[in-house]
Amino acid sequence: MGRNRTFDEADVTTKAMHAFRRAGYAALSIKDLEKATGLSSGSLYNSFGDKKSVFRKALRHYNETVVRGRIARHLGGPDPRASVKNLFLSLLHEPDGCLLTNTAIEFASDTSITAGEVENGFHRLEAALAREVHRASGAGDTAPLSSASRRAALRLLVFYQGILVLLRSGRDAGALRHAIITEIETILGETTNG
Amino acid sequence: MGRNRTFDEADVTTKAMHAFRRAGYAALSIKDLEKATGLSSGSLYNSFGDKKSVFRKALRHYNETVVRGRIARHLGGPDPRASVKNLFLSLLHEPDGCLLTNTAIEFASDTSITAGEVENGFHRLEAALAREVHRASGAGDTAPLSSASRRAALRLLVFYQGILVLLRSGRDAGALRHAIITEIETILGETTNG
DNA sequence: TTTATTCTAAAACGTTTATTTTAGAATAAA
DNA sequence: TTTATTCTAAAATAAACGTTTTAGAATAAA
Repeated sequence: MGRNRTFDEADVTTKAMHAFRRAGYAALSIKDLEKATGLSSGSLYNSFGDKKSVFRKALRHYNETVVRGRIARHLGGPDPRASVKNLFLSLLHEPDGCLLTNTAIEFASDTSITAGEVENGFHRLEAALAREVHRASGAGDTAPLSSASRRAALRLLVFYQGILVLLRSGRDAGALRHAIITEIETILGETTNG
Repeated sequence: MGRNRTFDEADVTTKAMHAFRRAGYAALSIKDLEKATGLSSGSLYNSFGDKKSVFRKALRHYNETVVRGRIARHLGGPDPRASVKNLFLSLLHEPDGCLLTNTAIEFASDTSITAGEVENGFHRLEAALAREVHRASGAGDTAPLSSASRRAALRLLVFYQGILVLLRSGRDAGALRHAIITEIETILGETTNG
């Protein structure tokens, strides 16, 4: 039939994703994308469509791999408080920040590009956090999520996004580390004792 | 000597500031700036320099007027807890978010444009919050800021930035309102009782 | 071998960008 | 009135942008 694809689409998407995460959408040119992915613009346009489509695919990929993987790696351990703490502390070693955070700021509520994928990722994080808060409260696995757990999870998500903003602004990780530990012990302690 | 300036520079800077806050730096063209300020590009370049200079001036202006004004309007009241609460709740009525937050994300640690003005604004907010935490703890005006107050202020700043991210992503203000109240009562209550 | 597909590299396209320049009207002081 | 400054509107410029096209090499199946 003809020549086969020589590149792995998931690999190219991953590379584009990291490039967008570092630079943002507007500041990353097609030339930059060529360098980041190793593909020529011809191949990029042929297999992905236009720049917006590459970004959309990268954003969805971010949710399915990075967000999902981060939740799977850190949450669900025996000690829910330690799980949440590990999740937050792992942010300190991500110098490029979070694609969801950066996209939320860059595109505000313009859904023509993000297609609800930012809210998607935020909700995924929030739901995972709510489960941990629920576990930390000593409730059984079958018990429905209390509204208190949901409210605590929202506070955690807000704090999570704030950490990413301050990190991006160059704030020292050491001070943030302390803030994270205190905040999580506060929020998860409340639910446990109250 | 010649014709006088017919526009007010502070007024033009304010208009540019709001435009940048809405769209960001890259997404706001000179044509957009002409429309937003009412000035022709000729006058803009003649009196401000290039686009970066307009942005730098707008960013500094944001710190000197919006951040400063917000602190002055809400903080320093008789009840420090109510003051901080009012400051945070006022964010819910700012649909364009915060220029500091947006700039921190768009330019990361690239100081060639921001010139430390983002950190400046963050520190201004943080210091003002620390003073309120200090007051809420019942300490006298002459007592030095405790490190506990400073740590609480950082947690508040993180939460503040997170609120702005979620608002920008289209999150419902009602749920955030509840999160704000709970968070502030938690952080400022701790200091009071502990 | 032929045919079809995928790649790269480069050229070409039209648009948009930031910026400078020009020409001319308005206005202020000498 | 002359001179100098500030404005607007428009033209001009050069670079960068996203996107398409071209030409040719590589490769796979018919």
